[in-house]
Order: sequence, then C-alpha cells, then structure tokens
Amino acid sequence: MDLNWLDDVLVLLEEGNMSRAASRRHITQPAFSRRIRGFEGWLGTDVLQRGANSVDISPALRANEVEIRALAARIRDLRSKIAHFDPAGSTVSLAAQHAPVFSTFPDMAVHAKRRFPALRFRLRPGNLRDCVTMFLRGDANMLLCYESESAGPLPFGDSIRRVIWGNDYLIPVVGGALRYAVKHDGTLAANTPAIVYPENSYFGEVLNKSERAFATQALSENPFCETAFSSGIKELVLNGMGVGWLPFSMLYKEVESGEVISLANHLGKEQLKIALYADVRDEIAVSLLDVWNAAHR
Amino acid sequence: MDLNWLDDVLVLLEEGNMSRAASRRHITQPAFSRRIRGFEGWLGTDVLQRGANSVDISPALRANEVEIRALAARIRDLRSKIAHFDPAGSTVSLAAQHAPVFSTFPDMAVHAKRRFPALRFRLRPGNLRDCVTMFLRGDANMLLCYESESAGPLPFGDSIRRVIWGNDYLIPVVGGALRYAVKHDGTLAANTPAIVYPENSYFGEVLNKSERAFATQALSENPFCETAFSSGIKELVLNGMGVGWLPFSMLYKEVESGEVISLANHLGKEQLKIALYADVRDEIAVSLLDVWNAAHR
DNA sequence: CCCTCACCCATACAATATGTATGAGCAGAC
DNA sequence: GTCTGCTCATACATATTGTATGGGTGAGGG
Repeated sequence: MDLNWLDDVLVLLEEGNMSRAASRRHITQPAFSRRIRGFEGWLGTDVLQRGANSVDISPALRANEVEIRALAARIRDLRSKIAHFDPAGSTVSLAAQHAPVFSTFPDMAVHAKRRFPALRFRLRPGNLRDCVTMFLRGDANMLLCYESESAGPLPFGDSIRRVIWGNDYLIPVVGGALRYAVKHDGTLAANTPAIVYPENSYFGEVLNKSERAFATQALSENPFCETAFSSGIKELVLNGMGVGWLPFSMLYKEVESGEVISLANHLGKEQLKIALYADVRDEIAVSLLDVWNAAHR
Repeated sequence: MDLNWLDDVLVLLEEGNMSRAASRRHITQPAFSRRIRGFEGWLGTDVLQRGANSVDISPALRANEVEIRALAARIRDLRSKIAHFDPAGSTVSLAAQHAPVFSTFPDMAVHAKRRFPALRFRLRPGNLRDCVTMFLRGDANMLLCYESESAGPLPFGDSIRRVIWGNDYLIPVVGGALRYAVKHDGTLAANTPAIVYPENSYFGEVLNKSERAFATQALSENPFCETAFSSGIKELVLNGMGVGWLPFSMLYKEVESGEVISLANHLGKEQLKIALYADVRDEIAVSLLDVWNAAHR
C-alpha cells in the first residue's frame, strides 16, 4: 500500500543495483526483483535494461526521479494533512490561461470583491491543458480560459457550469524595427522571423486549424522562438524579434500608441470567447459564476 | 499497489457507503471495510465516524478529496510520462521564471541568434520550483532564474554550470487609483490591499526572509490576491487592485511614465541576480552559456 | 587463461495478505 | 412490529509476496 512502490523505485534509482536496493528495503533480492517487475507491468513498459547479471535504469525512469520524489512527498503531506486536519480558509483558486489574466481578471476581481468583500484569490496560471488538468483534478476551484468559435465549449460533464465573460480575438502583430519591414500594402516577407506557438498549445491548435501564417512552426518559414507563454511572446514582439499572434486585449494599448502594428487586415484574426467554468457542487465558485454572469448582462 | 488505496478512498467519498463503494471496487463489503481500516492504520487516525450500521466520512477526509484526486491523476500522468518517454529534440528548451522572460530573454535571444543563426528556443515558463524541477528532470536544457543575494546560487552539483547575465531588484509598487492613496511622506496605510506571493514561491521566500511589508499573506493585513504569476501581479497593480512586489525590469517603463509609483524609498528593495544554468554534458547549452557569458563582460 | 565474486532471474515452498461466505446486531422506513 | 439495508466479526479459501536455493553471466584480478 501507500508508498511502497514509490520508495522501491526511488531506492533503486539511488542504488542502481537490485541487491543493494532490496537490502535497503529489507527484503530479499528476488522479492525486490518481483516488485519491480510488478511496477513495470503496471506501467506497461520496462524501466530496466537487463543484462545477464546487471541492470541499467532506463532514461525514462531516471528522467522522472524528481517527479517520483515529489509524489512521495505529496503523499506524505496528504497523510499529515488528513491526520492533522484544520478546516480550510476561504480562498478561491483560479486556474487561468496566461492571456485572460491580463485582460479580464482585474475587472472580474472588482466585481467579485463587491459581492464578497473578504474573498481571496489564488491565481494558478498555465497553458490550457495544465489549467484543465488543475481544474479537473480539483487543484483549482474555477477555470478561466479562451474558447475559439470553431472549437466551442470544453466538453465537460453536467456537473460543470459555464459562463461567458466576454469576447476577444487573436491578431498577428509586429513591433520594434520589424514595423518598418511591413510593406505599404500591409504584407510582410514570408521569411520574416516568427515567434510561434507549440502545435499542441491551445492557441497553436486554434491558429493551425485556420492555417494562419506565422502562427506555428508548420506555418512559418522562419520560426525563431517557440513558446506557449503569451506574455513572453508579447515582449519578444515589442522587441522586434518577429511576428506573433496575440489576443487583442493584451496589447490594445500598444496598438493604439503605435508600438505594435496589427497585421489583421492582411493575415486575418481569430475570434475568441472568454469562458469561466466551475463545479456545480462548489458553492462559492457557483456564486462567483452568478456574480460574473450578472455583471455581463 | 499503485492507485488502489487512492481509488478506494475516492469511491468511498463518492458513494458515502461501504457496501456501494465495495461494489464499485468489485470486492465484497468486508474486504472493502478491511482496506479502509488499513488506510486508517497507515494514516494513524480514523477517517470514518462509525455508527452501528452506517458510516460518516470525516471532514478531514472530505476536505482532502481534491488533493486525493490530484494525486491519483498525477500518478497516472507519471505512468504515462515514463511509458511514452521522448528525448528532447534539437531545440533549446529554456525553463524560466516568468519575470526574467520579460527583461532579459529578448536581449539574450539577440546574442544567441548572432552566434547560432538557426537556433530555436522553447520557453518553458513557471515558478522557480517548477523550473528547477523541469531542469533537473531534463524537461529543459537550461534554467533562467533570479537569485537573491542572501540565498546565493542554487545548490546544484558539479555537473551544472552557472553564468550570471545581470542584476535586477524587487520593488513594492502601486498603480491606478492607489497611487493617490500614497501619503506625502511616501507611506501607505497598513491595511491597503496587497497582491501577495505564496510563501512557498521563490519571491515569497525571498521577501519573507527580509520581512518585506505587503509581500506575503503573513506580512499583509489585507492580502487580496495570492499568486506567483508576476505578469498577473503587474496587471493587477496597474489596475489599482493593491500593492505588489515586482522586479524593476518588468515595469521600469511604467515607473518612468508614472503609471506606477515605486514605494522602495519607504519599504525597501530586494537585490537580485539573473542567473543561467546548464548541464555541462549538454554541448549546445554550454555553448550558449559561453555566448551569454561573453556578452556580459 | 582461469578463478572468484557479485549480480540477476527462475523455481519451489512458506508466510502473509486479502478475498468470499455467513451471520449478528442495529437503525430507519413503512 | 417487521422488513430492509447497512456495518463488523469470523472462518476459511485464494492470491500475493516473502525466503531459500541454485543456475547462469560477466567483470576484475591474479
């Protein structure tokens, strides 16, 4: 039960040797060997490259040593938390894509604070997948994210409630010296450097689907930097490192001031909704959805 | 092994009834009951308040349902990660705290591009712990982060090389309407709202150690929002939601324009270094360290 | 080149853990 | 008052996991 297999694997990683690991675990080597085989059965893959009288630990297992340690620590924390339980405080944890944190959360925070003056927030930023994972796992009470018009709402079950806060759109922009590379007709050389989204990121998928130029590695002749971190993309764009696709709400001020130039007229734009999700069983979260829903009627 | 006990507990939480939970787990009710007793033995405390013919789940267990789900999910993730391990590609993956991405990475990117014109980057933003974890795990080739003067270099082994790119410092700032709440002598009411760092975040630890007012929940009378996401803090500060501590490099423009007011004269500032780390065995990463080291002599 | 040592796995059997079947006791609903 | 569904205890069956033993292998040292 509990930590056995995690401890087994950690000890194996430390010793690099079944016999010594078995000794550390206070069982015989054949018993330890059988445990590790059981672990491999559960994984569906081997973690040891076995010689006739030696074993090598696979890179996959070695690369995950930190994670395994973290898991073991977390399970110990869980035990402690249950054993020394103290009723929780009144903080709402919000998993949010980076971009909506900029444009929407301050306004939302104002509305929330009016209704629940003592309410506190914990912002958990991340890419969409990480945010959805945090939310579904219960690491966050609510989820704040963009939705493209083509994809529609996230496919949650009936126990998850959804509210729309507003609209936004993704536009291609350039800044710094690259502004002067834009031709009079609004076009740009195809080999202009681009700051691109990973194809498995949310914006990457949305823009790939619409085949937007400069959006991902596949759609760019010169993808200089790849990151899902839209704030970082904004900085690189402002510094003239390349073309980037960003939510308009993140840089409307810079567009207004001329610090960046929108290429939407030529390269198009991608419509987005800003959505909030919460579990219907979470009373505080549902109350907040109500507050934010009312604020946008 | 593995998830059994976590799944047992989750099913019990869902059903609230040993017999139904046992059925869900495809064992008989006495076997299930014995498992839960085993779990209680491991915890060292009971998680059920037992009646003659019913059980009530303890608040301690119920309050931790989210954490137990998260653990179960994380163990599944671990399994998947080990089973589908893929060595890193030919792009340099850089784990970076959010803040240095703004101030330093564009300059660094220029220098890197001069030396290796075809080089590509993958930015992996996160808090310091997550970045260190990514780096040590091999999910990132390099680590870009702040170091406080009091803490010094991260305690890596001999196989990790370190280079300093530059200096920065954390300052307390206000924006929006809160600028007018600052008194003539530069002080602010102690119950002014604050956007605070988690105490286990990097900046949280640095600022806690120096006991900087408004920096963490412990050091604030009115901690309105807690997040480790410095870009988000900046947005909230700009919107006047509260006092925030931020690296000067992130908002020197706004300080110059008056959009935010620095309270460093009264509340102090925290000196930081900007450091880069790479594994000595990673040739491309070490070459980049050389490039960046040379750029700052 | 040979021997020794340490290592890993297979196998058989022992010990322990965990399952089922059954029944007692209890409390709520009708 | 009776019935139903629930929980726990107990006895026994089955599965899991431990030890003991031995075979095979390869590296290192003489």
